[in-house]
Amino acid sequence: MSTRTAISPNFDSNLRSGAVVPPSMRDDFAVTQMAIPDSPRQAINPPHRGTSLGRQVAQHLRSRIMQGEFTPGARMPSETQIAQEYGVSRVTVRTAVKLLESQGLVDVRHGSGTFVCDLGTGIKAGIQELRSITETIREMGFTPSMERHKGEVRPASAHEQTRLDLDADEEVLELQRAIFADGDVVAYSYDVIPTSGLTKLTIEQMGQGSVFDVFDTLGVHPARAIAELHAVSSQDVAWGSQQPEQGLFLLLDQVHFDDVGRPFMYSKTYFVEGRFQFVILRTR
Amino acid sequence: MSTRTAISPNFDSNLRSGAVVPPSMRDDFAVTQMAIPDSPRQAINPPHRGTSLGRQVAQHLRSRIMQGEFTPGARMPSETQIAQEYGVSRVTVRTAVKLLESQGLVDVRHGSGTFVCDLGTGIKAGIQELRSITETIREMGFTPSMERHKGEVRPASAHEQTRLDLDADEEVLELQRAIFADGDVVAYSYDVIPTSGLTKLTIEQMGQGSVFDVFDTLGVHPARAIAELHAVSSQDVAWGSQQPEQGLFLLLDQVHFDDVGRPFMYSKTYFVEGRFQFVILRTR
DNA sequence: ATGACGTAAGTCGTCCTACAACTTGCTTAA
DNA sequence: TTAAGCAAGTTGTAGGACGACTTACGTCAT
Repeated sequence: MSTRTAISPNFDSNLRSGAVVPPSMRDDFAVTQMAIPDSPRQAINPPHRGTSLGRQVAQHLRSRIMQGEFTPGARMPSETQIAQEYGVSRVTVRTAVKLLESQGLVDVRHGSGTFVCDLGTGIKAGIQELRSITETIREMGFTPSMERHKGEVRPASAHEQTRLDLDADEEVLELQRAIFADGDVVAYSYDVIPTSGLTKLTIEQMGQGSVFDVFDTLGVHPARAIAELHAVSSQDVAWGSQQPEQGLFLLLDQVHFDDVGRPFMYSKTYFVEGRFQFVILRTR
Repeated sequence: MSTRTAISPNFDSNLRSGAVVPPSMRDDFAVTQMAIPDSPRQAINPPHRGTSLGRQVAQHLRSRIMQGEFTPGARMPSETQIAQEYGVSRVTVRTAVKLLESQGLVDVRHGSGTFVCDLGTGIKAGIQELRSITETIREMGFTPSMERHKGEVRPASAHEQTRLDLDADEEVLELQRAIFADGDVVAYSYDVIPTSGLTKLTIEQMGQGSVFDVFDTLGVHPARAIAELHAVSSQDVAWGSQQPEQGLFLLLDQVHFDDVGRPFMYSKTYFVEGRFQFVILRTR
């Protein structure tokens, strides 16, 4: 009935930044300024922040690491080589590599080289990277699904007002959903979204698929989230037939911010203990 | 009896990187190459990794932010200004700023400037930053203390062998300690340390104060830790008079690596739910 | 007076070149 | 055999330049 293997880390948001970089993946390719033509600027949906060359190179190097081209412990090509390979300056490669370093993927050693970190098998990325839960589930080789339990518009509570920086009389949409991986419940999600800026249609769309897809069409791009962690033991958070007996959850209590620093969602996600492998990379 | 306020995030290790940077804190000072004289290279205790100019500037900027010189939302001086101010190149300032960005402290906007992130009051740093628990407690204005419950040398379990990359017959030192803030228990800690490379003296020293201080004298400098999070409900982890009734903990199950990528400690830290504010910054 | 538009200044992103600091392996000399 | 030292390769920092983006301000037509 239930998959024993705990599925792994990171989630929450769908920022597929357009995949500007990888045309052919490996085998001489070049990223140039040209690779980012000044795309038609839609007024509503402007290009994301974070699509700089450096980030693109970082993302591509990252995928190469993930796919095993660079194995843990191995030394990566020198910055100069990478620069040539991608057709960018060493400065750009530097920012990319430093970004990967800050994410704990590589280890940069002065005078020696850049090495792929060996973080044990299966551990590829941490919770601190902003990615969608469902996407993470899919990445782990499971099939994600979702069940909407409730969705209603109501006044915001005092706590939500402060967290979301709302006025006194503003209303919010509350979604209650269960998240599945291969048919097994892995989390129960309570999302709270201010209705200002939402149409009746978008409200309806939320809760069907990924809320982040809807936000994307609205030009809201998640950039940061601040999350609080708690251990919770309760019989009141779960519902449905698969309600876990123990009632033990890892609560991720988080506020999401977009790329101009505005909070746009407040969510409490209760992960069923043992079903989801939470990983945090801690670096200095 | 017990302090109601939850104390906050991040911990684990004592890397006071020599405090090379701040001679006078503010008021025209300069970091130059000279600021890092080629110090007497002790064979046993070489200079840490991570003392590059960029990191120093980052650390100093960080402290300036912490101390409120740059308030949340405010724009920081331009990279050029900071470069002049510190007497370093813009390249160096750039690496510093990007580092702070990756830590979620600032937001760098192309063409606009660098802004201090507003992460709500009291939230200063996240769990993903490698710092000592006791240091974090002290930083929050509490007085940390520690109580050693047990300390014994025993063979490593199979699980520990794989986690710590040990040979079959190696022994480990297991420490059981309770960590207090202002006299209240906030966590129970189970640390496992391979005895290879430890003397009888150092084994004795461990468990008195900070284990990281001992590691420091041994030339072992923590650089990275990979942590797994779990919610735990059990009556078997706590001891002593302050044993919490509920038995609800947030377990941080982590392996520590030094700056050459070798695991040197495996620790399970059970945080009493509600006493310690766990914060995770999630960025893209 | 008002709004749209264009301009200019300021800031971050990228490039180039050069050199310093550090690691590593190999050579050389004692 | 051992230790010292050299040489090549790699990351760290410097300085100057320009491109891309944002913002504010002033101009101009309405």
